Order: sequence, then structure tokens, then C-alpha cells
Amino acid sequence: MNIQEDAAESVSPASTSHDSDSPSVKSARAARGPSIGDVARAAGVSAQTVSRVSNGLTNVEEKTKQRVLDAMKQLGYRPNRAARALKSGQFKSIGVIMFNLSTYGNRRTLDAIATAASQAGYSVNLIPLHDPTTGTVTGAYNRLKEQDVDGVVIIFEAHLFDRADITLPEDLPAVVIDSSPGYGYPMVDTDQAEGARFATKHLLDLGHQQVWHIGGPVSSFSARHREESWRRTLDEAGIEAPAVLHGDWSTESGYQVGMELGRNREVTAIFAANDQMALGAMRALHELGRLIPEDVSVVGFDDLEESTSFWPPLTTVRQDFLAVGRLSIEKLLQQIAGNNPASVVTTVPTRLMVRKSTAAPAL
Amino acid sequence: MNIQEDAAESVSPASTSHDSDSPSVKSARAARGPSIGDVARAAGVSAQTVSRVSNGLTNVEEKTKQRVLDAMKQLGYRPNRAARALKSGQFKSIGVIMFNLSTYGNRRTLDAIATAASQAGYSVNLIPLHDPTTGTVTGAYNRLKEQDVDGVVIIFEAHLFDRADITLPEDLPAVVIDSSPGYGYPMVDTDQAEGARFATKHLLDLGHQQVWHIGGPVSSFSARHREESWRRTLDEAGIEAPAVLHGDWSTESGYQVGMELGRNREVTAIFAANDQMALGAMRALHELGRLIPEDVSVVGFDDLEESTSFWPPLTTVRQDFLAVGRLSIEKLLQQIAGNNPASVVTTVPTRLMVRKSTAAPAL
DNA sequence: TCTCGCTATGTTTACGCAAACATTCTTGAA
DNA sequence: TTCAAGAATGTTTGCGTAAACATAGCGAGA
Repeated sequence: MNIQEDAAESVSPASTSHDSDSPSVKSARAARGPSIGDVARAAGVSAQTVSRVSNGLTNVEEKTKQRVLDAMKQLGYRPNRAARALKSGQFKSIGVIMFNLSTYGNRRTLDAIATAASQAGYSVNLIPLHDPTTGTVTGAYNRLKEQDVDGVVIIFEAHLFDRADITLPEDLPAVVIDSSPGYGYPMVDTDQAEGARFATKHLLDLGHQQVWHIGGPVSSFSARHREESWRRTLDEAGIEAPAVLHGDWSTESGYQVGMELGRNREVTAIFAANDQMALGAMRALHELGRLIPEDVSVVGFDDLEESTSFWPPLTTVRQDFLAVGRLSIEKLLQQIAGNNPASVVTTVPTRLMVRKSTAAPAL
Repeated sequence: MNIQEDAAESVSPASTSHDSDSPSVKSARAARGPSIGDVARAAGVSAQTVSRVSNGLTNVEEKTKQRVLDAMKQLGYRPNRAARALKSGQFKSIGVIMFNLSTYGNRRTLDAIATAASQAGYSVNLIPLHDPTTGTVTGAYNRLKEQDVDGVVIIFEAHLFDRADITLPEDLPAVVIDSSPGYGYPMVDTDQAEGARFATKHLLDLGHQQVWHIGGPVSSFSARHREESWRRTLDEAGIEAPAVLHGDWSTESGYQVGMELGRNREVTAIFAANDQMALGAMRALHELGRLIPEDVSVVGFDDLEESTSFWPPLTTVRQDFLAVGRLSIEKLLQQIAGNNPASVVTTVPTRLMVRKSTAAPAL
């Protein structure tokens, strides 16, 4: 790397005088790396041969190949992806549009997506949205198209879709996560209904006569889904569902609703639509002096890493975010490859994690 | 595009026979979008004029400009970024290498980075690493270089740097977060020392005679930093620091260490190196029947969204991840622009959030 | 011995865009 | 009326790569 012979050049007087004009010669032109041509010259072959070696084609003599590889290494050659993309029309890049990086599930999903994508040789282009208005969403699409991704994974809640009259680029493969189906895109999501049924049934099985629900924001598809399933499960048990109080996923909102529910002595079992609200509700119950799980049982949804350490450790529904991310990439790559997998909904199973926040009701 | 005169050729019997071989001509070639040339043709101008409009140059007559814009819209033209990058040598993309997407701080920082970058017209290329061996790290660099980013933000702990004999591409601008200085790269980080001092001093000011510490993994730079500052603060108060028990940032490890500390009746004040470990410790204290904050005060570090809802709400040191992310992009863009901001360390202030987990010690 | 056919390699070209340079048109002052 | 100056627009070129096509070399069978 430290090729010293070049240094000699810069000592020549000629260059000195010319330097004086511009004391600080802006290194404006970002030094481009060596090109395929430079390698070719160094190895004494044609550019095409270098290209063949670079792409692992077989019809290159071993000796030549070695010479090229040596030259590559010596020059520190890296193929220029822009040129490759320009030539091939493929960018080996997938875009991820997400409304909110700050929910636990999104972040886990993103992690899985990035891992799966990079294993498949794709890079991940992240576009977070904070202000979910039509304008920004459409803008994100434009940006994505401009940024030349081969496909996109869209992670946001259904109502954003409903609201925004987005023109999805027709030719751009896409997969949707955490939204309602019916947009004509393949969808991947946790089996919300199953999870909510697990939670509700668990509480009923413990002997609770009624299960109260802290719902997520009505605008959220998954929240609605969980609520419906909770209601159906109660129905099937011949129980009329009580009124639902809605939070906004935050611990704070869970606390508010928890206060309200906690004051009602009839309430012995609460199913919160996510762990954060469950946590908030537990705090409210603590403050009200109601014991968990002796007086009130609480179940969450998500299974945060912290949930085992809540006080008491939270019984909750575990979502397999890893699978969601991996499957969405799988679907997307299929589309990119040209195999249109119809517009199917893929559903990932959940698992009930029983811990210490639930018990049989006091007699 | 539909030049019909050429079609005549393909009608020749020769070609017909050859077609029969492949009944379903795979539409392999992903339909490329309209190019600048197509727009030019549609608008009846030269490609260069379209380019000028596309780039917002001024020297185009209003009427012409409008005609071009119409053509663009009608054809759904989007500039091809690969071509642009190839031409200009700039990719308008920054890479983010992170070891761990699953810590709260990293995720918040990433969010801020992505936002800041996209505001500056850059896209964000995410490369998560799970297996922090030399091989993968170097691999990530290679991948990044190949993916043609204009610069990288590196978010991981110092020891990875120490361990991996990475050859950082010399010409690639980089900013390091959450690592130790001395790598020759500009660094941005939370003022760990200040935060730890705030936490420790807060406990001393409440009247505690001693402050125990739950440290992060020794391999972590920020963990070491917090620990040193905690020790120094005790020193300055004339107190000899007790032995430190180390966790690995997880609630589980906090629980383990918390059990050990909790059994020691002398312990009345604990400063945990992050909120998760603080949470685990509080669970341990609950189980041991020691009251928080009456028997033991606990302070964390990070200020998770959930921390207000822990039981009791956790007193902790808030990190301004948003500022960290934003500043790192700022620094990086400066470098990309050619202004080498020496290798400086930028430090972001913290804030102590006093809540319910701390109080004066019982007499 | 000569051609056929294969392999290894080289040459040409186009991907889409935008600098650099060239040309045309306009306008106003001499 | 003529021409210079500048604005609007067009033409050429090359960024790095890889497909398509071209050529050279070599062994096998006629």
C-alpha cells in the first residue's frame, strides 16, 4: 500500500511552482479508485478478461486468472457498482420504507431484513419517515425510485396507505409488512389473530370471568386485528366483551388506561395490545395498590427483551420478527427474480410466553 | 422505440425457425424506465436540455422547461442514479456499519442518522454485523466500498476495532460513534463521563455513603468510561470505590448482579451502566423484598422510553441520541466535502432525569 | 494435410447522464 | 445596419462495466 516510488515525483521543482497558485489544492475530485482498465493494463490482459475474472466466469486460464487477481490485489481494485448497475439494470439493493424506527417490532424486523438481504448479496437502503403525510410518503417513493432499488419492503400501518394516494411505481417489486392486505402486494405479518386468541384464552383458562382489553390505536391494522380476535374469543366463550379502551402503544397511554381499569374492582384480567402498554398498566396497578397477579392478571403482546424483567415478569405473546423479516425478503427476491408469487398473505405464528403476571383470580 | 422498419427483418423464415426453440421468451430484461433520451424525444429537445431541467439549471427558457417537465411527468421519468453516480463519482450515499441494531441507543442513533442523511439528500446503506470477527468486519468494509458510498458511520465498540486488523480504505471519509478515540477518525459520542458523574453525584448528594456500580461489559468503551467516571467521582468525595460487578447490558445480567448486591445489606445505592441492567437489578431487589427507593436507590443510564413506567419509575441519565446521530452526519458530510475537520472528538451533553427510584438512605 | 470446432482472449459497443465544447438565436449599442 | 455579447440549445465525449461479437490458437477427425 505504501508505494514509495511515487513520492519522488512530487519533489520536482516544476510541480512546486505550479502549486503556488492554489495553496490549498482542493482535493475536489474524489480520487477514483483503480478501474477495470487499470487492472487490465497491470496484468497485461484486456479489460474484458478482468471482467471475466471479477465475475467468476470459468473460461479463463488459471495462469491468466492468477495474474489478474494479483493485479487486483496490488491495486486494491474494487468493482464500481454504479457502472455495474448502469450496465446491468440491476442494483442489488432493496429499499426499506418505514414510518417508525422506534418501535420494538420494527427495529427487530429491520434487523432481520438487513441480515437476510445482505446474505443474498443485496444492500439495504433505509428510508425512515417521520411525518406520515401524503407528501412525504410519495416523496419517499420518488426518492427510492431515484435511488434505484430493485424492490422495496414497506413497513407501516395500514391507515397511512389508506390516507396517502401513493402511486406505487408499477414495475417496482414490493412487499408490505404490518398492514392490511388488499393493496395487491404480497404481505407478511405476524398472526395477530392467533396471538390475541392465545392471550385471551390463557386468561379464560385460568378462570377469569371476563377479560378487559387495552387496544392499540384504532388506526393500526394490527391493533384492530388483535382486538377483533380478542372479541371473537370472548364471544366463543359466551362472554360479552366489555368496552375497549385505546392507547397509542406507549407506556404512558397504558398507564392512563391502566388507572381507569384498575379503579374498577371487577377487573381481574387485562390483555394489553403490546408490552409497553402492559407495562404502563402494571405501573398504574402498582400505584393503586392492586397486586399482580393476585388481584389482576396482565398479558402483553410482543415479548420485549425487557419483559422478563418487568415486575412481575410479564406473560406475553411472542412475535417472531426474525421470521417476518426473513420471509419478506424471500418474497421480495422472488418477485425481483420475476416469479410473481400472486398477492399472498404470509402469516407467521406466535407463541404465548407464560410468566408471572398471570394467575387464577382470587375467589 | 417502436421503429417498425426493423420489424421487417425479423419476419424472415430464418429467424422464425429459431424462435420456435424458446416458446416463452422470458421477459428477463427488467423493463428499464424511460431515459433522458426518451424524454428529450418526447419534448422535442436535446438530451442535454432535459438534463439541465432535471438538475434545475437556470438557463432554460420557461416554455421549453415546461415542455420538458410535461414530458417527464407523462413518461414517469426518474433520473437513473447509477448513471449519475458513474458520471459524477459521487454516490450520495452513506454507509452505516453497526455491530448491533438491537440496543436502544444504536437504534435511536440510526434513526437520527437516517433522518439527517436523507435531509441532506443522501441515502443510507445499512450493514449490520452480527458476528464481530475480523473477517466479517473487513468484509463489511469491502462490501461498502463496492457499494460505493461516499462515507461511512461506524457504530461499534472499541474492542472490535482493537481486535480486527481492519484496513480502513484510506480515502473513505468515516466517523466513529461509541468507540474510543485514537483511530484517527472524527468521533462523536455522548459525554459518558459527565453522565456517570451526574448519576453518582446525585446519589451522594442524597446522603448515601457509598455508591455501588453495575458495569457494562469490560470490552465496551462507553462502559469503561462510565465506570472510570463513577470511580473518579467517588474518589473526589473521598470514598473508596467498591468492587465493580459487570453485566453485559442485558436485563438478565442486571438481575444476576442485582441479586448479589441486594443480598448485601450495606448496599443502599446502585448506579447501573444502563437502564436495562437497572431494570434487572430492580427486579432482583423486588424479589429480595428490598424496597426501592426506601432501602435501595437505583440510577440507570440511557433513559429508555419505558423507564418512566418501570416500577418505580427509574431515575436515569438521558442520552441525546438524536444529537449524536445528527452530529455524526454533519461531521461526515464535512469530510466528504473535503474539509478535513482534523480528528476531533465531539461530545454530546447528558441530562439527569430524577424520578422515583432514588431517595435519601434510611437512617 | 486440412478443415471443424472448441477454448482463451481481445475489440466494440451501449448502458444513462452531464460536463465541455459548439452552434444558433436574440438583443442592444455603435 | 451591423456586430458583439450573451442566452438558449445542440453535439460530442467519457465515466466503468459487461454483453455481443470477433479473432487467434490448438487438437481431433477426415
